[in-house]
Amino acid sequence: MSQHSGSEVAEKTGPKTERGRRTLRKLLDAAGEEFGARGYHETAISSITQRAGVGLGTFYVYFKSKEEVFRALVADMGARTRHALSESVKDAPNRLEAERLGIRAYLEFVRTHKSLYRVVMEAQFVAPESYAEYYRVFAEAYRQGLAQAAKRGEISEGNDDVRVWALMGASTFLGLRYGVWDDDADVGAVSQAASDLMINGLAPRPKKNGDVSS
Amino acid sequence: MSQHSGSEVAEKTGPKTERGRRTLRKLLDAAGEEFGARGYHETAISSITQRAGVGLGTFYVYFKSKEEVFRALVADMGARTRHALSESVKDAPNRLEAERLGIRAYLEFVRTHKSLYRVVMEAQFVAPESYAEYYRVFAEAYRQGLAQAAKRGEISEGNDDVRVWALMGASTFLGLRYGVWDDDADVGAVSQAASDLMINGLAPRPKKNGDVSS
DNA sequence: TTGAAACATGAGTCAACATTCAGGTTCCGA
DNA sequence: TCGGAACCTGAATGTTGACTCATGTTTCAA
Repeated sequence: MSQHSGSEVAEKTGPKTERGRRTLRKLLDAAGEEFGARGYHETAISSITQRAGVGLGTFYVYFKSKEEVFRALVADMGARTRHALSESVKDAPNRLEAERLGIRAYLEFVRTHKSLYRVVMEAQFVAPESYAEYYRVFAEAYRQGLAQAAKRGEISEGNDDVRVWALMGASTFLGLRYGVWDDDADVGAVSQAASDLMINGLAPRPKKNGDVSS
Repeated sequence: MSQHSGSEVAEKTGPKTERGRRTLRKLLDAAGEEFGARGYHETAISSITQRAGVGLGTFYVYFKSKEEVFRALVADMGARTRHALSESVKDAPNRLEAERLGIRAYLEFVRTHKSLYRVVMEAQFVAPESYAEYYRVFAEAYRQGLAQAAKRGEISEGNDDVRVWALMGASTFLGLRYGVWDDDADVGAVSQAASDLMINGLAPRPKKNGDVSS
């Protein structure tokens, strides 16, 4: 856990000393790995503290409950994902290219953060508000990106809300299929094929001279 | 639960008498609703038997464990979804139209089966093999559909595996967003917008006379 | 009519944690 | 060098709930 959002941690303010910050980070990291590997309900607090190398009681110095760490983890994952994506897209020449880059970066990100990715998905059942928030924030930014691109004529007009959710769903499933389940597949090829679908759709390509039947 | 797949039920064969079949069905229905409303871990066997109107011990006459009902439910949901979709698509004139109809039918199906839909999603964590199987079967049929359509020239060529997962992801998320979370939205409009994206992509539409920049 | 297979029951068992707490230890400014 | 703030600890507590089992009740073929 490189960045902790503070707001989700213990009572009010975070740890006061360096030692405290180190312990918090150890707990957060350990929790991420345990939850990611075994799932929320299969994970015991004691296994988290053991992995972190601290006493059981220490956990409750930093978190009010098991659910609280979980929520903190989801929030952290959201921040990290958004950061990785905006970095990868920041110098795309246009929106279509941005989609391509975004997909690819997303798949790579999932592969290198499998544990936290799983945490986010499980949040749907463990902490539904965290899950909804994760996608709400995401969708909001995405929608604005599409709207602006449409204004610039880089993409067609359309129902951006629907588009955003469809695109997020596509990426999420591809992340699950090619990032989590099968990480041998060629990310480049997958993201190429995926962005091609998102950009051009399934419809047959018209011939060079615009000659389509009818 | 209208069709139970048998294979997931208790030891070997299902109930022998009419009374037994009725009880099994009551348990399955109750389990679906409880799991759907409260989630797997929050649901107690006793709440299932209570809702079904049978004694606690009766549950174990029909299922070896809590997980077993859950798996049976996922399998049942898979069969029902496939059935609903193939029905809705069976007389589509072409593949693109089939996509449109499929999306719409899927959204409607989700709305009328929210509980079981939630069960399927939670299966990812409770019974991962069931979840994988659910989508594996789905993907297989879908992929063949696309491949044949491509051969017929109704859609463009492409990486069908990637396409299938992207399309399933899109539908799933739209189902969550407009089927489970917000069931006031106009299904027609949503499925129209979604299928437009899947068919034509985001790319700007070329002008009538094929005049595109460059 | 009857007996055995099928079905039903719910009190009791038991293991698994989440969380608490009372009592340390370490750090640091004054 | 002292006092208190910050931090650490793990045994004990209490709850929860899946699953068992010994004992009925119902069904139905012979």
